[in-house]
Amino acid sequence: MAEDQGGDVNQGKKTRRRGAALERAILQAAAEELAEVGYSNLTMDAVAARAGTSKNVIYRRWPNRAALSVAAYRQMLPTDPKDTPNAGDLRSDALALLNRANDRLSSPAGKILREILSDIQNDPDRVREIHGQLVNVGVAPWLTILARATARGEVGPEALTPRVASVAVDLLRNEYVINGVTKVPASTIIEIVDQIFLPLVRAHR
Amino acid sequence: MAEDQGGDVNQGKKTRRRGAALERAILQAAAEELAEVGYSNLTMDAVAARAGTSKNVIYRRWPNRAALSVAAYRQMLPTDPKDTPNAGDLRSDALALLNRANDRLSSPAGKILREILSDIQNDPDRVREIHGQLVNVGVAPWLTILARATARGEVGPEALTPRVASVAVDLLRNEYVINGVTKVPASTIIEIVDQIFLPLVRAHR
DNA sequence: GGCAATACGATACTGCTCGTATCCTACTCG
DNA sequence: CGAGTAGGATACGAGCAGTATCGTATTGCC
Repeated sequence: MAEDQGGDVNQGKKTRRRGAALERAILQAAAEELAEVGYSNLTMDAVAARAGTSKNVIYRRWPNRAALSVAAYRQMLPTDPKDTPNAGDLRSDALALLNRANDRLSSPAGKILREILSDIQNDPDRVREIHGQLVNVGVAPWLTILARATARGEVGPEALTPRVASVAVDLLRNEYVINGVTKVPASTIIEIVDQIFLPLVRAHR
Repeated sequence: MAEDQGGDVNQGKKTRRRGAALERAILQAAAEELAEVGYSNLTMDAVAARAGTSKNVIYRRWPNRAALSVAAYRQMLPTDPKDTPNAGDLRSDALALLNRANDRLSSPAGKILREILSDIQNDPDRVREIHGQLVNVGVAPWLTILARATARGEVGPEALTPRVASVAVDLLRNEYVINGVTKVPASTIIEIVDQIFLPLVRAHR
């Protein structure tokens, strides 16, 4: 068994890594640093040291700290699909989805994402990179539960737009932007669903 | 030949400022720096130089760059009340308010605000300081136009909650968080009003 | 199998900026 | 009018991004 996983530190360093293997080792190291100290405290020196390489090699692959962090963050995502809730009524499904989003956003990974997002506002390339990858994915399950609700006659088909579908998550995200780091309380989740989401989709009928 | 050794052309400070006057001068200098180079490029050295003082004096009043910037930002706000639009129908008023918010958010001041907000997420004191001052103020006019619409019978009184009132601005703010710096296009404004805000408030009836 | 090109890794260095320390001096207040 | 306080100039330590150099392991080509 060769230690082709860049995982643990190769104390002996028999061989000098290159190409893809090295790249994986760097991303792994960067992801670990992100998890341990967060984006704002992540330093290129630390990543290089942890990966057992030098900053030079990193800068040959990513133009700056932000780009490396974005790439590393994408590595550390769960990627398990997590089936869409289907309780039989729209309110339960919406609450489940929104609570799930809240868990994601308040998790360490969520904190990291928000740190990165805020630091790259003036780097359109990076923003687009994260946008398509991370933000949009959340809309699909909402469209699914709305489609089921439509089939049940709970709401009209006019509610099946991305804007309507994403409204709850958008408002939740806004809570984090406005209030800072703390986790959004359950009461706010319920408020968003009962005062905004449900009245809105039922209006489209 | 420079006669500026020691004493220059005698616009030299006759008197050494102190207390409130000095504080105002520093905030003024900081506000100018914010306007010229933005928050992320604002340096304490530059502020001190522009104010004709030294960093020492600044740090005696504010604990760090973020706190100074927040204080300076509050100085540079317009504070002109800007009367609430009253066109006679809710849609026009909502569009007017939302366009106004869009102008504010896309202005240099808006960019600065977003830069600051993103940099102080781990500084709860600072977040609260900005929150109460800047974020909440936007809700009042929305409650006003909703109240007028209620009086006209356009919507029911259940729509008169802060959450409903702020939903359009919240969604707009979210656009900036997600999409980065560019100004949100008019089509998005209309979408928010016609797909979200109006159906929502009419549902409360 | 040998050799040149290339990528790695170590180290050092520049440049920038925050925040602090020192020391002198102008001004205020008793 | 003298002591204490606050302002101002300057220097400094520390941390970190990003760049430059240089020797060397590795690889791919012949």
